[in-house]
Amino acid sequence: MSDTVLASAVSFPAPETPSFQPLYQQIKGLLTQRLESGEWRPGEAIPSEQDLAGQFSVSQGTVRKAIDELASENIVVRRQGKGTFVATHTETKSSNFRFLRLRRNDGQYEYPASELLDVKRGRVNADIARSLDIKPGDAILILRRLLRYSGEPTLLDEITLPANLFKGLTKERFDAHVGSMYGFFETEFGVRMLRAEEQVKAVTADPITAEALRVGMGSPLLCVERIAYTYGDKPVEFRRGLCTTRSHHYANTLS
Amino acid sequence: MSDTVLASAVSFPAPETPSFQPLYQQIKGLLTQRLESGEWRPGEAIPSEQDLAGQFSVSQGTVRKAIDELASENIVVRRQGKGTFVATHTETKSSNFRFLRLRRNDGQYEYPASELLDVKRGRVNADIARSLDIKPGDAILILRRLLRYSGEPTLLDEITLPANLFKGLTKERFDAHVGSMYGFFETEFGVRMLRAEEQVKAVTADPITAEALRVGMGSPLLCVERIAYTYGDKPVEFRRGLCTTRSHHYANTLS
DNA sequence: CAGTGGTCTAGACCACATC
DNA sequence: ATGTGGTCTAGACCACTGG
Repeated sequence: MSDTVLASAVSFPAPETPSFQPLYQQIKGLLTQRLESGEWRPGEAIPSEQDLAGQFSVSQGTVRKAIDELASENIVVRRQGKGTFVATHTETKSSNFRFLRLRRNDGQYEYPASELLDVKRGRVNADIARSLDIKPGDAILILRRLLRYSGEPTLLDEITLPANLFKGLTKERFDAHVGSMYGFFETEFGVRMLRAEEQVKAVTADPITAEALRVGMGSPLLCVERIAYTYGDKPVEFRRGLCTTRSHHYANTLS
Repeated sequence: MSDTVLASAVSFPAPETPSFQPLYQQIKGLLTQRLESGEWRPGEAIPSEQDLAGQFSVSQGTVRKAIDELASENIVVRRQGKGTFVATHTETKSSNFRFLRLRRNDGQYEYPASELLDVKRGRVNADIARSLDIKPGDAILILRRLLRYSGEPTLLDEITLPANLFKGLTKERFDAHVGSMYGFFETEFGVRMLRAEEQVKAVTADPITAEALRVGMGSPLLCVERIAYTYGDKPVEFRRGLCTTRSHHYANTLS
């Protein structure tokens, strides 16, 4: 097969290379660029391994190893016999619990009902600006949202988004969507959440939160702060949630 | 190379196999058995990929894929140019933080000082028996331990162990060891912790805990319950920790 | 049936560690 | 120089999906 334009971007490992980077890592980088550019939309199939091997003028095994890593990072999903697909938050699979660590105390999974309380526009303060890697005073959106499990208000969170990435987000538009919030961000604004860091603390309920969650004032709550990242480890969401552990807990696996 | 006894345990994929299991999975199973049996001790090297390929009469690539999975599960560690080694909790690497999710609020890692308060013998209650998959009333050991960060008492936990796996564990012997607790379990009792599940809740400090952690009575604390597993997903530790989030937090990555 | 990902092989060569 | 894990290739064949 003849060389393609894209193949020229690949350099074979040269001994004189100061810091060696394997071919499959370079392929992975090129694929990531094309994914990020939106060349293939979430849910769509990317070209077959054979096809990509031809495009990049490498063997199938090398493309395979590149895709393996993308799959292990949940950026892409492999389906035997069908193809490799751009991962999406829209699938109503249990994989939705990847970003929702709340479980019932009996260990069962349970879908909460989500109620968006309000959407406000504002300017970001210094702390959150640092978390989002933007300038203090930049325009932001603040969503407040309540999660109920079996009708019981359980989690109250405040979600801060950089306004420039979510132009046109309104309460009406949010309420019109179905499925997860990250699915909404993905299909409506092209922002894909790939990874997040959370910090969990114990706090006491302030009066307003106590009322919203129907707990006594001063009750202990989990305070979960999250920074979510998209391609290139760019932070695009800051979130602070306050959560009763009356009948649920924060679950985590150490491995 | 001639066939070995072990090679006979490997069956090539047969079409009539009801549920297909790839060769490398079978190899992985055999390696896991040999690891579990103690054929190679923690920290030791296992045979080279070429060697194992010969033993099992398969190609190096197939052994490689088996070892890849063991490495991704932290059961084994690869070191280019040196070999593949049985993973250990004894290494004073930062990888010790794999099972310790407490971070300073500024994000920095910090080694706490650990003080074992006491070791008691007792009988297990129904709840913890279920967690440890043993019978209620079975003999157990209970360790109580305090972690201090920069001198500040921060985490108080109570660790329940099945007595039959930790024969001869005493406070004196524990105090004599250096390094992490899981390293101690591994080298002294041959119990390797491979994986753990944690449940985090918010609670209020009882009087005794409040005094130990130097917080006001009724202060909010994190309650972290852990079940740790060894080979074959066998639970071998139950732990309940109470933790101030005065200057630290529970850190987690969602990916 | 054809097309896709998944497995397996055999062999070459590279990067790294040690002697 | 030797031995280890790491990369890459080319090709064969298997398992799964869908027309």
